[in-house]
Amino acid sequence: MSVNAELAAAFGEIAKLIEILGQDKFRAIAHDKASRIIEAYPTDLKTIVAGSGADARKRLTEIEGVGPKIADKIIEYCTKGRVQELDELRAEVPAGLLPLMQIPGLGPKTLHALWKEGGVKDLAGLKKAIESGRILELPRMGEKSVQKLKESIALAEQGETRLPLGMAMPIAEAIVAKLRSAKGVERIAFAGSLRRGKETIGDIDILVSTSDPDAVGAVFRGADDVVQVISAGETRSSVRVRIGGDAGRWGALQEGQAGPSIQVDLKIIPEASWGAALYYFTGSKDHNVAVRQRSLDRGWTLNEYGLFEDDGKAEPHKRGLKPIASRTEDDIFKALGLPFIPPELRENRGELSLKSTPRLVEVGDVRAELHAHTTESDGELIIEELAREAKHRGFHTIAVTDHSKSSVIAGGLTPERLREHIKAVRAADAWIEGISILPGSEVDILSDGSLDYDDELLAQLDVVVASPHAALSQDPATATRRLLRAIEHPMVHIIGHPTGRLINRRAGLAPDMAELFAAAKAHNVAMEINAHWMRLDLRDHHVRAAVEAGCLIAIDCDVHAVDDFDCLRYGVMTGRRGWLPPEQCINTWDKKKLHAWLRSKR
DNA sequence: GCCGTTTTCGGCCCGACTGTTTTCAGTCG
Repeated sequence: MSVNAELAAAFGEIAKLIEILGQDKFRAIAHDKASRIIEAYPTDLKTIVAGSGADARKRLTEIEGVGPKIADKIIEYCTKGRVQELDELRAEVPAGLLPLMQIPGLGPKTLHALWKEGGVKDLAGLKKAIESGRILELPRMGEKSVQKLKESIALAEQGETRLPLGMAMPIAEAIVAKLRSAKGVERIAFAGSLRRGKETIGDIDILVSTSDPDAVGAVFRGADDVVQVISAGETRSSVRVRIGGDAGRWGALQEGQAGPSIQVDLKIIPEASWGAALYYFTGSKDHNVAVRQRSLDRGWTLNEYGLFEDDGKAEPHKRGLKPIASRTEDDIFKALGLPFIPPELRENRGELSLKSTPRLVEVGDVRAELHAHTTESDGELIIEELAREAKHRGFHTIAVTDHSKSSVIAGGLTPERLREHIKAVRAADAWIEGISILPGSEVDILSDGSLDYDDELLAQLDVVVASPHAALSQDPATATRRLLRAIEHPMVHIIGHPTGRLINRRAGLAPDMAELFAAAKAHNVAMEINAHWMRLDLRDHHVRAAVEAGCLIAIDCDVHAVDDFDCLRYGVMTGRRGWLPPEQCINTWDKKKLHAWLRSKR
């Protein structure tokens, strides 16, 4: 884990412990906010602390959400490897209490009461209190609450994690398609983190405007794959929907992973408030808080029904007030003096300072796939099928990059087999028209940073994607040296899935990204966003740092089967979340420019 | 604990739903 991730975890835990203890909730919010900002902060905080000496505190407080106290704790962690305050809080709160925060419906207030008044210290204690009925003696705890709590515990015990984007998206699209045909439905869309393209999704938000709320609610709650109705109100319903366990070539989901169901929320929206609701429910939370503050500064208040004059009283929409803007997101942005901000940017990471809508990479910009496998290693398609599919998708170039010899399990090619394969690819390129088929390889970056083929063989390949596949638990310093060596290799075009992480499965390497991006720029190497939804590697905040460092980005689907081409949109969303403009993404270049760039390495 | 073109103190987004209550606290997003 990187220092930033460790610090983010520490501040997140401090926030939770403060909440459980019932101390100042704004202090908890401040730590929670700092946690989220540090998690996504592009520069290694340890570098800042080590590099700025006595100025460290000043440098750190320049980070939004980091004040003097948090800065001191960052310095303490970077120099001493611990945060004393966290140790003290841990000593106060029983260790088994913290995980109970994950149980839906169990918040800090209830947990505090369970602990202090009910003597509950962990999950076993909680179950005992429920069985004995003692729990009913606590304030605001009745039969129904206990029943819900029992169901929530059962869910939590299945090991709930956030669902990968590529699993949530098809579920959301299926629900949208189903509800679209319900009686009275006028508009329907999904919002939330799914619309923002986050790599994992906590729950799916569906928005509907309709002349018949009861009908759409009934269809929604009555669907075959609904396993639980959590709530059913006039304007909101929540259910849990069963999910499939197919995780592509990484096999079925393991027991206790990703859980068997995901929460889906349906919101019924008045047609006149469509834009305000879509904006509100798209989030993120941090973006919404910031934009609301901006509204208040201008004497307005923003809620899911629209932008209103702020008369100091709550719920303006219920008092017949006419909104300043509400019909479209555009109307609201205009009223607030903002350009349209693409959903992927709405994370309160500088997007509110934009003067115009940035041109970010789009799926339609991508004209080349530079990372694809055939049956020669672990792919399902032969060269011709791969080429025809790429052509069908409107690409001008497809690179055939089968695995190298060390990836034994993936059927990696020996030098002899690779030489034959190159001939086969060149032959296919000669007779298949309308697309360039380039011989390449996804070459293993071995644990010491050397490549899996010698230079003489690499020189015969038009495209070299160098990727780490093994030794993915190296320490950050070793991983940095390893990847730097590959970047510096004169034959390498692209660093494939640079960290090797698998979402919800494997953390992967934690190299110093800033160092890698600087080297990639200097050596004219593109860093890959591997678009497969189990990878999305580089991840969004890496891309942001890479874009700012001025280094080239490749978005590749790492194609093993026809359907993998469909992952492109997830890679593009990740690129957009990293503020990636099309010209910095080599897959958007026209054939002449791309091929000239590839040849410049030969 | 953070933050500041009306503030260095006094704020900190806003509403729906539920279950427990006789008016609202807790949780969630």
